[in-house]
Amino acid sequence: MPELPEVETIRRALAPVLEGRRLCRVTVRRDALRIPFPPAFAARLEGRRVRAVGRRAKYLVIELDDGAALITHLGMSGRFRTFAAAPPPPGPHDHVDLVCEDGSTVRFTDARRFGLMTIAEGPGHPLLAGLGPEPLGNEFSGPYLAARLKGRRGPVKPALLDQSVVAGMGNIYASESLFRAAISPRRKASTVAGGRAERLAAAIREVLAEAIAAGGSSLRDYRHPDGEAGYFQHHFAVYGRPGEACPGCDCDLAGGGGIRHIVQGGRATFYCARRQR
DNA sequence: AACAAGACCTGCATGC
DNA sequence: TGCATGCAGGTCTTGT
Repeated sequence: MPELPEVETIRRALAPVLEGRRLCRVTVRRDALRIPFPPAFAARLEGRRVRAVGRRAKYLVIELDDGAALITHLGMSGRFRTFAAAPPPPGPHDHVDLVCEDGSTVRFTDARRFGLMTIAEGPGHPLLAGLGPEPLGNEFSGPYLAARLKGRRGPVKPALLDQSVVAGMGNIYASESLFRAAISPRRKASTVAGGRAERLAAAIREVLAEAIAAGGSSLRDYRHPDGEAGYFQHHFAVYGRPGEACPGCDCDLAGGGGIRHIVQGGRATFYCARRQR
């Protein structure tokens, strides 16, 4: 489900609920999600105060007052919801409740269980170790991107999904960013250099920033923790729009153009073959 | 090193 | 209606 903009939106919603609050009760209803919960997971958290709610790539990093951190990933279908008072009875996919001292609850739900929750005892954790720079941070640039794509023999779009190249990039925003940069997803990654790499880096920044401003994209599961939907899906240029006219050049399928759907690395890619080269 | 394919799970849409 | 199939916002492991 969630790519960087969705996770960032969730982070912003959870911060005011959790920051400065003490976790007085943690309920875990599963042995494992994608990975097992660490031993004494709930006891390790109970009594701790939340210092800050951060994000790294698609991970939420909930920093605790003793220097440890609760690390969570939403996988494909993970969701957080907040309740000001007692939450409703848990459903089959409601795996974790974090209850704060003021009675508010943060509930983690994940039907597919591709998400995870674990604890980092200090700064640095293996899950976060291999991540590339944040695309909205200062390290990310055209030259950086060109350097990382150099030596890649495959197409550029699957390369963008490599979290060591662009931390937080996901399947939707990879297609959308390439459309904005007018670069074909099939172009060999190593040929994205110079001005092309500059264009792509700028497009990635723009698309992600706009998606965050829109509160992310709500397709299936994704909702803000308060239940509201994001609305960036209405601004998709190509994702999920096969057969439609390309919004960039207004070409259509009858004229040999329009938005195409292909599969790369087992994942759907959408693009306009006329505009994107 | 880089890449493809399979694995992990459930829910939903589609087609027969 | 029931059932099979395929697909979904992600990542990790295995094998080439």
